[in-house]
Amino acid sequence: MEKSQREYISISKQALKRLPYYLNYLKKLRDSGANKVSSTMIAKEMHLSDVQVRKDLAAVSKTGGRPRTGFDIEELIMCIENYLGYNNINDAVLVGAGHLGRALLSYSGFESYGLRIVAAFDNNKDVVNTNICGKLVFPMEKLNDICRRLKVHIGIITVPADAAQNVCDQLIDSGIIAIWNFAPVHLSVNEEIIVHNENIAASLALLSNQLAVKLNRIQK
Amino acid sequence: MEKSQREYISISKQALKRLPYYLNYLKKLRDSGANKVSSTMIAKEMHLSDVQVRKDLAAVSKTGGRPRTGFDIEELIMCIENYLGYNNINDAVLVGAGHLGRALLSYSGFESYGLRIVAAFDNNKDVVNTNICGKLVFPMEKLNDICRRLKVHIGIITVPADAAQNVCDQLIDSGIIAIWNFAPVHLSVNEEIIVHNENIAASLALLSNQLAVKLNRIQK
DNA sequence: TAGATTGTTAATCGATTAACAATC
DNA sequence: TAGATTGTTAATCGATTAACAATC
Repeated sequence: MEKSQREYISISKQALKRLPYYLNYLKKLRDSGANKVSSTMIAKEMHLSDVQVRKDLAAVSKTGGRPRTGFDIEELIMCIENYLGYNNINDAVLVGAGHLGRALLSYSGFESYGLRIVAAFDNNKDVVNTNICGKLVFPMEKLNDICRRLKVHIGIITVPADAAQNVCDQLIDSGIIAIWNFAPVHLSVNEEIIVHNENIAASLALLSNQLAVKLNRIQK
Repeated sequence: MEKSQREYISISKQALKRLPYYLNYLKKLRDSGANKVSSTMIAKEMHLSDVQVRKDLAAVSKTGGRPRTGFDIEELIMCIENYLGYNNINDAVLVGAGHLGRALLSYSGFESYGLRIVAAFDNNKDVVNTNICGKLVFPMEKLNDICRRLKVHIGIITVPADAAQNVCDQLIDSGIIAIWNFAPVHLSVNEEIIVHNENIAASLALLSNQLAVKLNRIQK
């Protein structure tokens, strides 16, 4: 296959999730002065198999690696950032300025991941019109108007579970096509809408289950 | 297989992640007055296949379902909560009282998921000895002493990426055996330590990749 | 050259789905 | 009884790993 066609290699969801970890490690290597890296080296650092790393990198690297020398760190960083869309920033709105919402609003790291939260919304009058880290909180009534005017595509939901579906519907009405849902509910949406669930309860489920298994084993 | 041996059916990680969503839906049904639910019904609500739901439920339900009538909602809720360990609360400490750390400290929902954050730690003098939602922030020097005295098993890491490995090592030194890591780095740990990564960058990677694919398709 | 490393094809593993018998 | 629903076994699908040729 032509090098220039590399970009069409499909990548698994699992692999996509590994990319930010690779990126982090590669940047650390670069900052320590290194130029080249092998898939074996990355694999060892992250406790993965070298073949897996090579396959993942094959999907994102334009130039590929070279036998004996490995991959160019700088090139890999650029390719991964590019692949993940960190270079072209997407605008997003956030609905629900509670604790979690505020944490996300005040998190300054998103821009480097290609996400800029341009406005927040809430229906609590005590929060509306306040300013959280430079981002204004608007009343829900303005959602549609602002989303359409700013051509925002991503909506972040940080409202309680029972309000999430309603907020979701409003976001879609306002032209949002990708939703990052932090409420612990399944959202019913039309097929063409992208929903990504960030469920702390689900993660915790895994952790506490593993812990329970471990503690049980120890007792036996 | 004997009903009483049901509890030994193994469950996939994926299934474990679905359980909290089932739970949420089941509680909603219960609150609306329902008694019984079929796997088809749950599947339709959550856009899954009915067989998958049945298989997941088979792993957690003690009594199982009954043909024609389905599953008892109350029993399922109890079994899932039990399976996920929501009933016996685990104590945890949190290290890193920045924005994200504060959000987690002030999140009141954890107790119902079986997690109680008993103390927070930070090395920033401006935060040390302050009180966040009833939880005291201690200096890092006290980590070992407090973890050992309270017999805490879970550590939550919400420090910047470059400090995470160091904090992780300190936690393990203090007797922690399960780590919930919110820093976007791979942590190197001994085999017997459980690490669960919560990487916002990784999630965002998936979302923005899907969005990019979608926007590209639309343009074509 | 020798050997470390890449990239690819085939084999394996795990999770989901299809098919169907059992049951109320 | 008829048919909706469960639970299980076999088939499929997707992701990881093993094996190995190609290359610098």
